[in-house]
Amino acid sequence: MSRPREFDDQAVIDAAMAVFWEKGYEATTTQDLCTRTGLGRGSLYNAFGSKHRLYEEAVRRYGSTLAQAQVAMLADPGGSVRERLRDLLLGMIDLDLADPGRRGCLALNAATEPSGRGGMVADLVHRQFVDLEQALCHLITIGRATGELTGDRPALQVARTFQSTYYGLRTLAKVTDDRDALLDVVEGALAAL
Amino acid sequence: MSRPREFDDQAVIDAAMAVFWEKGYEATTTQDLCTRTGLGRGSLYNAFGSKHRLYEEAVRRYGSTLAQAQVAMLADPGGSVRERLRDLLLGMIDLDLADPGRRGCLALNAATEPSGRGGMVADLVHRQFVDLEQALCHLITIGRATGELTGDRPALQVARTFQSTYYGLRTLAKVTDDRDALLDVVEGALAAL
DNA sequence: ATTATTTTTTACTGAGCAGTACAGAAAATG
DNA sequence: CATTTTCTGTACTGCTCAGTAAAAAATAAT
Repeated sequence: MSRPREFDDQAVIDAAMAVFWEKGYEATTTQDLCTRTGLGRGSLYNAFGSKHRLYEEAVRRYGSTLAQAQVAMLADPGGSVRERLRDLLLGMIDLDLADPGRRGCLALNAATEPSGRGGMVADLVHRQFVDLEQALCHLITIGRATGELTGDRPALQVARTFQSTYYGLRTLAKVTDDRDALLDVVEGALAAL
Repeated sequence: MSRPREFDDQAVIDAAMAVFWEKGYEATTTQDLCTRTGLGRGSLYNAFGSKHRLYEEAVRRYGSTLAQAQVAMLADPGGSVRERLRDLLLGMIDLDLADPGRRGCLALNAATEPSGRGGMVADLVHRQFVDLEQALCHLITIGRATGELTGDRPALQVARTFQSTYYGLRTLAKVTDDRDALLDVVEGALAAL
């Protein structure tokens, strides 16, 4: 007895995610969201309730698509552990430097913006951080099992350090064009394994 | 032939810096700035021209006070190089976890917020990043000269990696309370020297 | 077809925004 | 003490904001 939606919720969230990624939460207006999703104000509010709830959905979706793809790429046994980690970092440098908007990583942006401090957004971001940490830790454990990696420090500690370096790399890429400086970080991160 | 200001520019910028640090650029209103600086709108605009120009001043001031103090602390020959670097990281963990507002580092916030992508703010932040990089590089060079550090990788590369890890650490501290996880990053960063 | 239910569209709301205009107050110069 | 110049406070501008109200349209079940 109900009328079906004319739009695909997921596609709308994707569009909203793109806007929040470009402009951040505060600078994004509900008009931006209507324009980019193609929905009227009524439909948007009927479906998602508020700008902030839609933001939460966007952050969640980022985690279940792009962030998850990254984790999956790490898990894919396509090469040596070192190669996989290097590819991760080099790929992000290419992506970040090629993006004129310097959007960076939405999860990092969300963690840093005041709107993401505390509350649901912080939880969602934290979960994505833990996911990456675990994927890295697992990968390092694999590398040690095969004998490729030889360090004797706790694998989790190494993973966390690598993760931290990676996040710093993406932050640096926001304000510099110096590819060599970023490549130094890659070399350093790999040397620490 | 002119009437002198009733306020101290520097104190006003300090107050503005505090607001921007808490709320970020977008979420800060001109009313917030008037309230916290104690100035009327007229005085504020007469002295600084616009919200964004005042933001630039705030970021600049952050660099010349807090960030500079950090660099100075690194340069102060108060202990071994490792100790100084460890103190830097541990001090930041304490600071970040003790702050209920989780403001983190204003320069990192400014680099991440869309308002800081490109333009004067990005330049100011970039300069602060380079200052820290140089200070770290110098410190590592010192450590090697005294024989305390033994690595053979380029000092600048090691410095950049450490810096990146440090920035990642501060980002992680925005969304986690897990001190042990952050301490793992410290250990990993020091082990990479 | 009629009815019930939901979505969509449109227009609207009150509040808050960044920035401005201007009158009056306060100092420095002569 | 008068003049000039700058600063300060207040009131105001036009605009945009997030969110809402309600009518119109579309579907599904009866």
